[in-house]
Amino acid sequence: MPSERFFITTPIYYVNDLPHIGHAYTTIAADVLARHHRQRGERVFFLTGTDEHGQKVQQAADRRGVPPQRHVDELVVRFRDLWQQLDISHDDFIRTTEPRHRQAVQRALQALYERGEIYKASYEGWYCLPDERFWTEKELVGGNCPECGRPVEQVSEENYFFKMGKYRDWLRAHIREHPRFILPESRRNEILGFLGRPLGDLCISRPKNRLAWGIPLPFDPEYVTYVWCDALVNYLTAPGYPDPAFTRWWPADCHLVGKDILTTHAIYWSTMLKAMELPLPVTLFAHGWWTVKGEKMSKSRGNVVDPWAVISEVGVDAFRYFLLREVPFGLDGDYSREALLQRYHSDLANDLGNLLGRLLTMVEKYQHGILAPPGEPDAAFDGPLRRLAEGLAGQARAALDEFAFHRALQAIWEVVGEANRYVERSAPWVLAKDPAQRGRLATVLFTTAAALRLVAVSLAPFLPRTAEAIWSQLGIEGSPLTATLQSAGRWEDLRPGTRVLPGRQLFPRIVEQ
RNA sequence: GGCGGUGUAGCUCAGUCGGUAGAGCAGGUGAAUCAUAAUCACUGGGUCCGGGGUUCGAGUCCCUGCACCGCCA
Repeated sequence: MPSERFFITTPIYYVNDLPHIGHAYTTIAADVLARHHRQRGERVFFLTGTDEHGQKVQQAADRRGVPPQRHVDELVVRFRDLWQQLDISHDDFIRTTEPRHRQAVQRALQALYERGEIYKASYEGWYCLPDERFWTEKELVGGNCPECGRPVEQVSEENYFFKMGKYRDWLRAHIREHPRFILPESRRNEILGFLGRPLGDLCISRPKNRLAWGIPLPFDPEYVTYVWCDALVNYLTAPGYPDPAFTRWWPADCHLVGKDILTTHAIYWSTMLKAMELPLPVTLFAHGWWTVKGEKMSKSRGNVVDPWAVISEVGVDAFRYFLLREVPFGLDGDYSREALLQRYHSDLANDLGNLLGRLLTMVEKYQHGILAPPGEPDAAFDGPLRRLAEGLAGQARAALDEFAFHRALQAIWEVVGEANRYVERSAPWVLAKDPAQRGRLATVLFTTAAALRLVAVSLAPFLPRTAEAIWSQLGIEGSPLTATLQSAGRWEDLRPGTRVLPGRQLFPRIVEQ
């Protein structure tokens, strides 16, 4: 029985960060899956948002001399704007400073407290202020923070702890019994390896006098909630927790995360849910990172890719295409303008754009712009393209069920390639010279258009604007963005007699000045 | 240091149960002219990282060395 609903999330992004290619990557991937599942006719809930508490936000606000809330209110706009620019179709955008979230976090913590899952203890360790975390003596590198290299200070304080450690064996068993719980498999093995050693409890509080910008613990107002406990709960808040109706969506079908925060999700989040007696998400997928010309992206290198700049040069769809086509999801990828332009020209402009262009021109020239009814198809000649196009949706679906975005796109381009070969073999420009071949010409052009229509359907979750342009230029009514596979996924759904409307050419070549 | 992974054509990578290697892109030649000089056809003799072993036969299994990567310490 296929699931009738699909709940997918991105992480909530730290609002203090400038949105970059990494944020865009996760969010675009989630968007494609959300759109794809809508196409299947499922009820979809696609959630993204921002993480707005913590020391860095407080410090940044202090430096600017503005209240933290005002600070984050201003910063969140950048994310909202980028998602709009990237045609992200999220159903909800959650901010951890919203009242609904504060309420959810407090209810969750209260529930854990009442169950005896939280205790208070004295904690002593070396604290790194910028990273907001404790280190043990052994972990320090030259007396400094092993993560950022900055000096640490010794701190001793009372804090609240979640009894995470006792869930270790249960969690290992859960991961072993659910092969799709953590993907890709290599990451699953890493987590199992991590769980091979003892698991400690989790400090879930920070004294208010040290960090005020957070959600107060419901059972002790002198403390605020540790940022991770705060952030992870967003996945419950958005569907409505603590209102029991949140189970309309929970458990999530998929949490997409970067590989850097997999452990947090796989271990902190899973054990928290278990302690609350809530079901676990179906899949945690950890994707890879983007380097830039082989180097890690960083502010100091000055090589951070600005998504807005990329969009303004090549357009939204080309950016979305590149990110998901260039690298298998889960592996690291390398970004460069050269690689982007290569994909842009060879795949988008030459293969796809040109295919639509040549078809439209031929319909204009040979059929006065009105797609004529096809003649009797020649099974041997016209059949292969049709069969390939009709199998496309299934191929794409199978690939996306495995988060193999690149394979789904490959399958789409196999149809595009076959269509180009088909046109070449059919040579409509020759048929057009012979009045006796009108029927045959009509069949060829119709067959090509029908294949292209189905290409647009499967392409819609990836490149919404392009899919829509293909449909409208072919003169097809409706939109591939709102159509379902059931309503528009058949070959016969293309009606002859449509007036083609050549518009702006898809993916014009980018010529260097 | 421990555990795991990777190393295949110029580049990026596929190679299922072992039978003497494939795709895309780039490059070369040609055809065609509907098209965004786009498309299509033809063109790939690469120690499948090195060394040993098992086998009638290994990129594909085992051991070992090297290089790179990930997680942990």
